[in-house]
Amino acid sequence: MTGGREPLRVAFAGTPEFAACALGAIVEAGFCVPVVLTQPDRPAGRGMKLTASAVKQLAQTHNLPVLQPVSLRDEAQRAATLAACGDAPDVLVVAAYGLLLPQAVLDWPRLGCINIHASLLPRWRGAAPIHRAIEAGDERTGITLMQMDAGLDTGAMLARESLDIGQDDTTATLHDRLAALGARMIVELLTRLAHGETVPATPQPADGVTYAAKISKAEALLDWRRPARELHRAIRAFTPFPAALAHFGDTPIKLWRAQLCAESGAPGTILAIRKEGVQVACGEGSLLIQELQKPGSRRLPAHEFLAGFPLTVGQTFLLP
RNA sequence: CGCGGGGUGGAGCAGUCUGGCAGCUCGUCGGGCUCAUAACCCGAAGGUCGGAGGUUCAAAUCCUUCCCCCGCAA
Repeated sequence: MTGGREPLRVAFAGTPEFAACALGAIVEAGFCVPVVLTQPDRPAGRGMKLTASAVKQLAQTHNLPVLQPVSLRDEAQRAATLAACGDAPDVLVVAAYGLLLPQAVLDWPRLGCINIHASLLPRWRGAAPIHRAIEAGDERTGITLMQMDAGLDTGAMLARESLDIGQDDTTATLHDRLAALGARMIVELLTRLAHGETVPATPQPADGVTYAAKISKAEALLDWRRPARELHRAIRAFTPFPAALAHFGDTPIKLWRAQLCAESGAPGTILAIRKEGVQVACGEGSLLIQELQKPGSRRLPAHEFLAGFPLTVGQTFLLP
């Protein structure tokens, strides 16, 4: 960006908040963003109104051109999309875009495509790396920047930084920290590229590969026969989506926050009611449920929840 | 017009269908008791029942309309 050199042209592809965070940092850092790709508007929210993605909304506030192809595998759409972009950018940054990029797109920018992935690759390739890291009880996770290739999150690594996963981290809190980390890292990498630096790419290790499958709603239903520590991780992994679920009689109840306790009993049984929460027996140990939500209502601290939904010691949550 | 729940003292809720003294759990304040795991007992304060209009002897409740909130769904 000095000496008459053109500023680095950084195209961007991404959809949710995680990606918008990175785009925001890239724009903030002063890079030229000739085009932003994001998923088409989808019905969302109350009333199922068509809603623009977080990335699109941010792009619009910065008056960046936005393209929303339904697919890039489709020859005609791909051609049309690339044509609409004009000159090829120097690099395409991809973050949680949600569309597979065919080789023609990977080869399109001079410096190829760089992906921001929320795990320490090759662990947790795929769709839900943050959820899966918490659910599995990982003590660390992080961000990997990689040079994209045709595989699913198999590209050579350009940068990698890790974060500790705290005992109280949820997918929500970890997501925010990872998004911030990814934003910082991509700006650092782009800055080096802008200075003409060649950044070495390290192939991913062959060992330690795992895949982070999408979270299904069925997984959210807790089985009280499992050890408390596993359920505790599940509750944190499923916050804020889709939220851990338990049934009390006919009533589905979402569990938002819990603490591990030592006492045990018949799985699903309420062992104690305390000011801080409802203690429920699990396979091993028990959980003190601190925040709950019944249908049609909001999530409430245990003592407020109990004022309108009395529970007593000895009652049980259903086993699936 | 995607489906659904809701607005009642500071918090969470019941009451609305079938109109008839505004109630429950909690919190707060005062007093008592006591070392029992949501401590307990007694007492008190605190509400134009989201707004407007209508029906009625009488409306939280029925009718009309407006405002606001939330869940599902992604």
